[in-house]
Amino acid sequence: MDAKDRQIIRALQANGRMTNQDLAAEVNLSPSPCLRRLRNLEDSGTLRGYSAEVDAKAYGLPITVFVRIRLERHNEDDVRRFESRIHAIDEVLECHVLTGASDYQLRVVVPGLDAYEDFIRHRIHPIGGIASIDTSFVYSTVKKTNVFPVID
Amino acid sequence: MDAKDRQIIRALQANGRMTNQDLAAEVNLSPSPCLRRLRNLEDSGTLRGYSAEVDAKAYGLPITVFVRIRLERHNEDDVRRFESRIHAIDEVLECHVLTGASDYQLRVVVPGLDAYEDFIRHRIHPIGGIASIDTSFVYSTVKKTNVFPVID
DNA sequence: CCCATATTGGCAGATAATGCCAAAATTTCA
DNA sequence: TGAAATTTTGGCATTATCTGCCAATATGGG
Repeated sequence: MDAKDRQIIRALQANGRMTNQDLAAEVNLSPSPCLRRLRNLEDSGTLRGYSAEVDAKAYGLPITVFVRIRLERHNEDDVRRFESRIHAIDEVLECHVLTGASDYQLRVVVPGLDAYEDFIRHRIHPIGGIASIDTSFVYSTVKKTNVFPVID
Repeated sequence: MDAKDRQIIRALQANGRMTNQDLAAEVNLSPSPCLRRLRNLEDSGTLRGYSAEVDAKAYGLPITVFVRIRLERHNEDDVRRFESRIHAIDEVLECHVLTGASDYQLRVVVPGLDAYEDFIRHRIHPIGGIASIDTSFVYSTVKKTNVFPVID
């Protein structure tokens, strides 16, 4: 992982579908070594994959919610149970374990407020062992980038 | 936006760099109409772009933080000032306006705890007009997907 | 049931990816 | 410092993919 690899990474974070030729031009390499570096980053797991960025509203999911959840008990069984149940819920796009007052933060997308109520009542509460749920709806997004800052 | 378009979107959320031929095969179309639908989704802004998913730790940014910030005043000038300053900070990958106790939630990546202290002291505090800052470090990530749930 | 419109599939020329080999650059060790 | 060993690079030829055009098929309205 040198500066050139990080340059390749940032270029692909900005445009994940750019051709290898364009990528090579952007990082001042010829296509062959550029492609070899790219494959190395993929094979090593540094580059986990590629994804389309989609307008959730246009797709039909206008509501994004950050949900913070604290569990009543933190024994291994309850934690594993909660996490495996979370995994199975399609509306949950992200779930992180956090420091601070809450245990988990989820990012959830739903078609409407009624669907969010359904989600909490029929997907989250039935898991059991939940001490508290704190809901924050996203009004708007001020900034969203996938490109990491330059380091070194 | 029909079921086929949503199928295309989900396929590209799962693998943003798949070839048009593979995409066409996955959604049961031949390459030409598939490409035409794809371009329409891009041109309409539904497909905003494509991005590489990167292991932040392998890149050199092992610390991810969610920061919740409340402003002292909410007049137009202070809000615009805050948001434009946030835009210019490379470590801030996301900034959302939220309902609930806080005004903003940021996702920030840094190389270490010292860099986070620097970020708060030299990037956030100097903006001024900040009532409170609540920091939650990400211990681990239980789930992370880009693929939207199937709807309709 | 038929017509107008939208969508699809196949084909051909242009563009891009990929594996191989020699040349250049970098590192290692005396 | 200098020379060998290793790594990385660039160019080329083959293979695969993209993309624009046209006829054929499917869809929806009267």
